[in-house]
Amino acid sequence: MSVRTRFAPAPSGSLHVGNVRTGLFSWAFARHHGGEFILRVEDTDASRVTEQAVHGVMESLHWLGIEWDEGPDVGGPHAPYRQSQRTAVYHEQAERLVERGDAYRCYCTPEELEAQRAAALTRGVPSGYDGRCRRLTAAEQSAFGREGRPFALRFAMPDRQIVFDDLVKGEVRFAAGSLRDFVILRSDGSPTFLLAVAVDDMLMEVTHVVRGDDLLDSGPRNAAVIEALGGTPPHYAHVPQVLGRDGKPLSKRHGSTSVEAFRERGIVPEALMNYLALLGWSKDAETTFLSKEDLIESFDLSRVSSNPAAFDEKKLEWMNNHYIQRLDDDDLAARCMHFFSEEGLLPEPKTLREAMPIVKERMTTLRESVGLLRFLFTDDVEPNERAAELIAKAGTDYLRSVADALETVDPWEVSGVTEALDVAATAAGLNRREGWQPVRAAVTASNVSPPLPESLALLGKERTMTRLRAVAGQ
RNA sequence: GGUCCCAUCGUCUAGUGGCCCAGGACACCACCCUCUCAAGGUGGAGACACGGGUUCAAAUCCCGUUGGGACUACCA
Repeated sequence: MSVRTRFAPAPSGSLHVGNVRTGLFSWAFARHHGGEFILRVEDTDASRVTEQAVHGVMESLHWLGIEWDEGPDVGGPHAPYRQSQRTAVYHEQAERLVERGDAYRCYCTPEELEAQRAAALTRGVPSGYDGRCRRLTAAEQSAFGREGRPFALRFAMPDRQIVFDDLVKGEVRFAAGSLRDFVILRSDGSPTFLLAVAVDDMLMEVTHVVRGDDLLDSGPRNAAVIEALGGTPPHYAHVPQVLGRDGKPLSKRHGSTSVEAFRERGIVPEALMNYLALLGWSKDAETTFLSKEDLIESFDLSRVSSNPAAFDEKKLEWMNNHYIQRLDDDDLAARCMHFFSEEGLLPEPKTLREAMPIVKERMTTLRESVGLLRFLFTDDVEPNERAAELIAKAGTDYLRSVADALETVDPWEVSGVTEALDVAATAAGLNRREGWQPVRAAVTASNVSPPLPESLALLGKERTMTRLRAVAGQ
């Protein structure tokens, strides 16, 4: 039987990197085994889900390079793939559970439940539903029924020790009674996550469930429901959570951690995928760089770490720079274009592409290309503070001499520009650092820029001369 | 409180009883290269949470402690 895995995000907000990391593992595992990967939208709590959020999740996945074989947009043999559209299926299966005696009506009101919880807590006994409605006599049942008292449907957990075998955690044992009877159908008739997930995984023939270990306790519950329904539970792999810098599980309060936010910062998808793959998994002791194909080829659930991993932005940025350096100039320029237009700049594509070689090792994100190359695409250049100091210190006489030297350069190429720059500096008794920095400041308006001769060559003779003469007071 | 999970450099990790007075990567420090900033090169500092066992031998196995985390909902 071929491997079938799924990724089932609850699109209540944006897809954050902790979630996609789990999705990535699930996807990589399926691809490694030549199996299918399913995208399923977990929206039993429909109130929190918007169309836009669902769309956003798919966008993020596409951008990262994770593609699915079955899902809400592409359909598939087990459609629909949105839980909110599958309520009839859940009711049908819930009914079967009742018939088999594996689910029962619970007439406890929220107030009663709350009181039971409070009482259990003060007495120091285990909290959680005590299963009292499971023991209701037929007479009591019909009495409640006649009252018209609302009821929820609870699943009756088998009353025995449960041994749960997890692909990442190993064997996990739960003593009899420690896993309480849980609600599968609310009193308003809506299904809960615990029912929906089990039913879907069974019906969609999922063979391996890869998800966060915050759901480890749901594993045996999901499996019990599937078994009660006569199905064979999938294998489960509960992977550890991704933590923030502070060691707490990653969440909104850690700032912009959504896939979309990284994209907007100029992180390239290759880098994010590579970084995420190594968060909680490793190929071996040495491997740091993995392409999508490498990942598929070598991914293995057995090498997923069992302890939680903290997200390290610095390492992501370092890796991003690594990938940027290796992108070809056309590709890189095309990717940077978006960030320029966002700042109201409209670079000439050819010039932008020609500038890539001198900035690629200098940017850790695509967005940084804008700051590095702004001087090329606008003549509205006001020297920053450090640049102004450099210009003032050098004096107009020196800058004028540089302008004069550059005036004779023909053709306007890197070698000729370098030579002229050196001639002017030497004549003034300055070394390169002393002689070039003021020129950099005058032309790029900054004390930091890509290599100077290359920058001037790209800018062109006319614009270079104009800026120098302006600053030199001519 | 109860149940469950987790514990190697600051961070991600290698390590499945001897190859480890613990290897790699990011970050950090120093030096080299150098027109600024980067990139690159070389070198350095830096960890087996603690306490008991088991064993000829333990980062690796067992128990306990401590510390994190999840669950304990008619949330997912």
